[in-house]
Amino acid sequence: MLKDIIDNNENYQPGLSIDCVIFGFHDNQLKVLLIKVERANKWSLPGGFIPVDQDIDTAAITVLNSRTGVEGIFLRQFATFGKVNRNHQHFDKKTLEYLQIEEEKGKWLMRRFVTIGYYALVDFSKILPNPTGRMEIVEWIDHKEVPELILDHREILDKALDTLRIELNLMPIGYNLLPEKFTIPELQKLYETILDKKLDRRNFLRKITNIGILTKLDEKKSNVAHKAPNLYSFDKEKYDEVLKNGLNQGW
Amino acid sequence: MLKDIIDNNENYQPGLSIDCVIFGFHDNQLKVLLIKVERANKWSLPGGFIPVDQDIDTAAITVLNSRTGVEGIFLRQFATFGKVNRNHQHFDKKTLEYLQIEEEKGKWLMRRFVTIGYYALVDFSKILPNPTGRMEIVEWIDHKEVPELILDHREILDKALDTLRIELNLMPIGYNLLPEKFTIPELQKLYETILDKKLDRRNFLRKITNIGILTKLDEKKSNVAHKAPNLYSFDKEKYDEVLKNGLNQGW
DNA sequence: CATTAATGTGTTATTATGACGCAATGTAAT
DNA sequence: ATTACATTGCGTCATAATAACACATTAATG
Repeated sequence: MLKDIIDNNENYQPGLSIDCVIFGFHDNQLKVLLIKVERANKWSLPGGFIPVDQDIDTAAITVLNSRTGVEGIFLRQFATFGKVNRNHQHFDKKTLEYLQIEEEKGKWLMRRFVTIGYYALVDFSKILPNPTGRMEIVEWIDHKEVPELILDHREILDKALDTLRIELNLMPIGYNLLPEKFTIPELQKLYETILDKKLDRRNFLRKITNIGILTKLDEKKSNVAHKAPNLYSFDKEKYDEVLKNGLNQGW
Repeated sequence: MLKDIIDNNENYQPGLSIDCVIFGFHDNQLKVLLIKVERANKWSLPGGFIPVDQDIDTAAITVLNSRTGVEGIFLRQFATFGKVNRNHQHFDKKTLEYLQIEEEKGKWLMRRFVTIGYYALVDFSKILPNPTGRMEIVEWIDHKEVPELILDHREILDKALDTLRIELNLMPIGYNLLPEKFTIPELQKLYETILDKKLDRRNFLRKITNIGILTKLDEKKSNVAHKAPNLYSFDKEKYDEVLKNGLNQGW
C-alpha cells in the first residue's frame, strides 16, 4: 500500500514513478483498465513506484501483475513524462492525513515527479479486474468513454494510443488482446477500433493472411447470428518472428 | 560544472539524468557527438541533470545547447534506461576527490540513476564541437568507429539509431542534418548511411521526390568530380506538414 | 421457406516498387 | 583536342501491393 511505501521511501527511487496504460479488447471496444481510489473523485492509470533494487521494466511488470493477476504479458515502455507541474499540489494535507502519512514523510510524495509510461496489451477474458485486498476500484472502461483523469494521465493515455497506432504498422498485434481462437472479423474490429477507422473486409483478409501468422482452424464460431465465421489462431512461431523482424519496411 | 551541481544537488531531480545522442552527417558518415572528460579513459554521451524547476524536455535542450551552441534543433525523447546496475560503481572515491566533491555530497552521485535518452539531428557544419570553458574534449565520431563508452551508453546509442531507422519510415529526414542546399545523391547517402544499406539511385529519386518536400533549385553543385549534380532545398512548409502527418500509413 | 445480415471468394483498375537501360555531363588522362 | 570514365538525369518494364467493388454462401429469424 501507499503508506507502506512512503514509510519506507528510502527503498524507492525518489521523484520517479511508473504509470501503465493497460489495453484490453471486449465487445468490439478497446478498453482501458482504470482505477479509482477511495475518496478520489477522478480516475487514474494504475501506477507504482520503483524499488531501488529493481530494473524499471521489472517494476512495471510488478505494477501490471498486481492489477491484472496475469503474467507473460505484452508490456512496452513508450514515453517518459516530466513536465515540472505535472503533479503539483496533487497530495494535499487532508489526503495525507487520511492516508495516515506523517507530514515529514509526506514530503517525499509532494516533490516533483517524473513518470515512465508503459502500455500493455492483455487478454480481456483472462483478467480479474478487481483483485482482493485493495482499497480501490479497478474497472475496464471503453477508451472512448474515459472520464476525467488525475494529473496528466489523459495525456499519457493519448500518447499510449498514438504509439499503439504507429506500432500497428510495424508489428502484428492481437495475440495478446484476443482469446486463443478468434475470427477474422473480430481481428478486423480490433484494428478498426485502435485505428478509429473503417477497413474493407476483403482487403483486410488478404493483407492479414499474407503476413503469414494466422492458422485457419477447421472449426466455425458457434452461436452467432448469420453465417458462422471461421475460427483462426495465431501461429506463435511465425508471429514472434514477424514481431522481431517487423513488417512494412518502407525503405 | 559537475561540482556546482553536486554542491547544490537539492536543486536537481535525484537519481535521474538525461543523455543525448547527437547525430550529424559529414563526409558521407553518420557522426555522433561524444565527450571525454579529463582523467576518463572512456568516451560518453553528452548528458546532464534535471533542475527541479525545469521540464525534462527543457533540460534536454539545455544539454544540447551547451554542447553544440545551436538552437531550434530537432530533439526527440526515445527511451528511458533504468537497469538497477547501470551506473554501479561509476563514481569512486578517487574520482570524487579529484572533482573536489565532499564524500557526503558525493553520495548523491553514487545512488542508482535512471536516465532519459534523447536523440538530436543537427547540421554538422553549424556546430562548434568544442565550446570554450569546458574541461572536456568534445568530438564528432563516425558511428561505425565509436570506441568503448561508459556505463550503458553503447546500448543507449544503439537504441537511438534503431529508433532513427524506424522513424525514417514515418517522417522525412534531412532538414536538420544537411546544409540548406544539397544534392539528391547526398540525401541518398544520408539514408544509406542511417539504414546501412545500398539503395537504387533511380528508385530513390522517384520515391523521395514523390513525397513532395523538395524544391529543385536552378543551380548545380560546383567543384565536383564528374557530372555536376543539381542542388535542392527542402520546402519547409510541406516538410513540416509531412513531419506532422507522417508518411507510409500502412493501414 | 423466404428474408436478412453477415461471411467467403473472387475481379479489376490503379499505384507503388524493384530491377534495369541509356544518354548527358564534366573531370582527368592521353 | 580527343577520349575514357565515373557519375548524374531521365526513362522503361515486370511485378507486387492496394483500393474499390461484385457475387455467391451461410445460418438464424420470422
